[in-house]
Order: sequence, then structure tokens, then C-alpha cells
Amino acid sequence: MLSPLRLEPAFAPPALPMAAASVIRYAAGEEIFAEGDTADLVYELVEGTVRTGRLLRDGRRQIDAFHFAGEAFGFEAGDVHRTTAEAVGEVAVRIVRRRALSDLAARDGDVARRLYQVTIAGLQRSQDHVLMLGRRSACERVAGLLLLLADRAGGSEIDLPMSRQDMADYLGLTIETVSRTLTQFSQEGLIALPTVRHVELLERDALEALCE
Amino acid sequence: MLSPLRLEPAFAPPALPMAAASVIRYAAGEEIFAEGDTADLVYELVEGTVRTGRLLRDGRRQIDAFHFAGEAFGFEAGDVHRTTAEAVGEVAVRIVRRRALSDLAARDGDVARRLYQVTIAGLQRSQDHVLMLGRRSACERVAGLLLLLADRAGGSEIDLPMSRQDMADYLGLTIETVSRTLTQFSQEGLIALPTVRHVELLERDALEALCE
DNA sequence: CGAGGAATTGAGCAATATCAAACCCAGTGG
DNA sequence: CCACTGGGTTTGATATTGCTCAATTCCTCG
Repeated sequence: MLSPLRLEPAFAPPALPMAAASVIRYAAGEEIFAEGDTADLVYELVEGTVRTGRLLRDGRRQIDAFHFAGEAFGFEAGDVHRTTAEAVGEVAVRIVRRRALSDLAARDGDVARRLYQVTIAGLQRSQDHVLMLGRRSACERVAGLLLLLADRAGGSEIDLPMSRQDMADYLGLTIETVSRTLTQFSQEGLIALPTVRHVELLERDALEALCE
Repeated sequence: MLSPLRLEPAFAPPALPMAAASVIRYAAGEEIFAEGDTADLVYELVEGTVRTGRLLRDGRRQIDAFHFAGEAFGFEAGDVHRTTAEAVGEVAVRIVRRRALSDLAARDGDVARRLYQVTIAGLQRSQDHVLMLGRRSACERVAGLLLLLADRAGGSEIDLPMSRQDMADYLGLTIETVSRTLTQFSQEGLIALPTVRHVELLERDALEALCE
């Protein structure tokens, strides 16, 4: 379901100029780029979690995607970022000049192909997201997110990198509904919630059934 | 807002083998490809409107996108279609072998670049859709769809190619809510609704304000 | 003119949002 | 060591939006 947007090994240090010098760290909550910024850089996430999303004027926020280590983000069709990217917790990113990358892609068909795959995988994730937001109930959405996070954690133990607010803004719900749904799952024995930021999936099948 | 997924002129007849022979017509409601079909063809819409979307087991449907003349659809990361494509009204599509296209892209960097642009534009449309479904009210969603359709009609007169059910399944609403919202807009003087399938935007600014 | 599907309208209901209060905990300073 | 503070989270009560179910109307086509 979740095809990771991995660019490596295309992005491994030797493959790109100035790779070593271009790793930058961000503190929790820091903005990496904002809606409207010129999009002359793309990013590869070395460590941590990043959220990309948009803000409506009245403060409503929608998170488009969470990005995890190894994934790339910040690609745009035009010359301006349409989303804002922020660090969720501590983050290290490798910065790549967009121009350098497109030059490389123009010379090397393999890089071009990988770039295309990354984008189309992002499109498919976004389509899954659309289905989730358009046609699923609060329970189904929360279950879907937990499964997605478990998939990439590679087990049934999840250390949530993000706050309830982040989860809500990804799922198109309120913080209260997310919280209630989690305690409901917990009471039903579907998950254990030893701490606020740690979830254990106890009945994966039941959660998957919610998402069918 | 709506970047059309145009492939022409890359796809103009001379650029592709067997272009003349590969135009196919579909009747209203006909399926062009289905979720799970092998994805060895891609499509360029010559005439009409196509909807792509997915169905949950219990019958809930979510339309990912409407495609209009000149746009391409049917691209997949894997070798299987993840969505179903159906004709909305009468449709003519040009069929292109995926293999032939990727070969062409491998030889011609310009084709590769265009392909990439098409995909990333689709991603951005999907992200707009996510924002719409996650954080907008019924009124805002309907207004958004009307503006999107007006944009591509190039005026304030819209001949709706799709049914209320299609609109609802795109917007993540029910048919009744779409209908009520349209009559509400009509009563408020924002639109005129001379027939069921024809809409005229009277107060474009007010509709845009709903979507800010 | 009649029939059938699509669209509209109405009434009541369920899911989720909103508003408000309580709680939990980590970090801080006494 | 312990009270205090403050942000994030949970819980509760109520409001609201959009859904469901049902009836009616409107077109389109025969």
C-alpha cells in the first residue's frame, strides 16, 4: 500500500555532487520550506519524520503526507512550493539542487526513471489518501493510519513520531475524535496504548478488516 | 489550479506508431479498464470525459479524478491498474502501448520530461483533492468542483458531463447533499441551473471566496 | 401518453465537531 | 524532594453537519 519514495541508491553520496556538505538538521517543528517558497531544492530525508501540508486562511490544516527516512520530498511541477514542510521531531535532510538533479536525469536515463517512479508512487499514496478521506469513517481512518505506520515500522510496535494534532490533520478529523477512537480501540483490545506516543497492534486482522 | 495532463504534442499521431489505428470509442458508462487489470496500455482522451476511481467492498465509491479531452490517464507504478476507468458519456480514446511509450521515453529525453510533468501535475491535482476532502465543507466542495469545471470549460457556462452520483463520489458526499447544495447556490443567486446538466456561474467571486 | 431512471425535497438520525473541563506528565524552581 | 506550571491529551456534554430513508417531481424515451 505504502510505496516508499526512496531515491537511494541514486541519491547515495557518491552519486551526487556535494552530498557530504549538504546534510542539514532541523529541530522539532521547524519549517524546512513553506508554501510559496521558490522550489529550487529537493530533499532526501536522512533521519526523522517530516510532514508536508497546507493551511487554509482560517487555520484549518491538511497534512498531505508524512515522510520517513530514505524518502524524498519537495518535488514540484512549477517553480514554487505548493506545500509547507516541517520537521516532526528532530530531522536530518540531505539537500539536492533541483537543477543538478534534472541535469543528472537528462544525462542518465536510470535516474530519470527512478525520479518518475518516485513521483508516481507519491501519486498512488495520494490516491489512497483521497479514498480514505472521501469514503471512510473516523474508525477506518485511524485504523488505516496505524497500519500504515506499522508497515513502515516493520512490526506491530509503533513509536508515534507525531502529535494527535498531526494525526488529526492528516486524517481530516479533530484531535478529540482521534483521541476517542484510540481509546475505543484500546478498550476493545485492538491496540495497547502504554504511553501516549507508543502503540502496539494487538488485533491486526481486525484493524485490517476495518480498512478492507 | 487544474494543470491538465496533456501529453500532446508528444502524443500527436506522427509521434507514435499505429496512432491512427488505435482510437477506440466507448459508450456511456462503459468500462475502459478495471482495478486489477494488467496495465500494459496507457490512454489519451481524444473526446469526452472519463472518470477513474475505486470501489470499496460495501459499494462505497470514490472517484479520484475526471479526465477531459487532451489528457492522458492509466499510468501506474506497478504492472496492474489500481483504479477503474469508465466513460462518462460518449468517449474516444487513443491507446498507446505502455512499453512503446517507455521505450520512446528512454530514447527521447523530451518525452521523458513530459511524462514526468504529467505525473507530477496529477499528483498536485490529487493533493488539491485531499485538501478538499479533508478540510472543506459540503458547500466548499461543490463550489470547488464547479470552479474546476468552469476553468476547463473556459467560461462561466458549464455543461456537466457527469451525473449527481458522479459528483457526489468525487466530492465524498451523497447525491442528496450535492443536490441540496446546488439548489441552495441557485436560491442564493450564485448560480443558475436552467437544466439539470447545465450550470451558469453568476457570482464567481462568491464561489471562489468559499474556496479561498 | 405512460414508464422508468435521475434528481429533488422532506423528516429524522447518526457521526463527528465544538466547547469546556479535567487529567497527565515532563520540566522547573523552590 | 516536592509543589508548580504548561502543553498535550483525554473525557464529557451539546451542537451541527451531512447521511439515511422515504416520498415526490422531473425528464427522457419509447
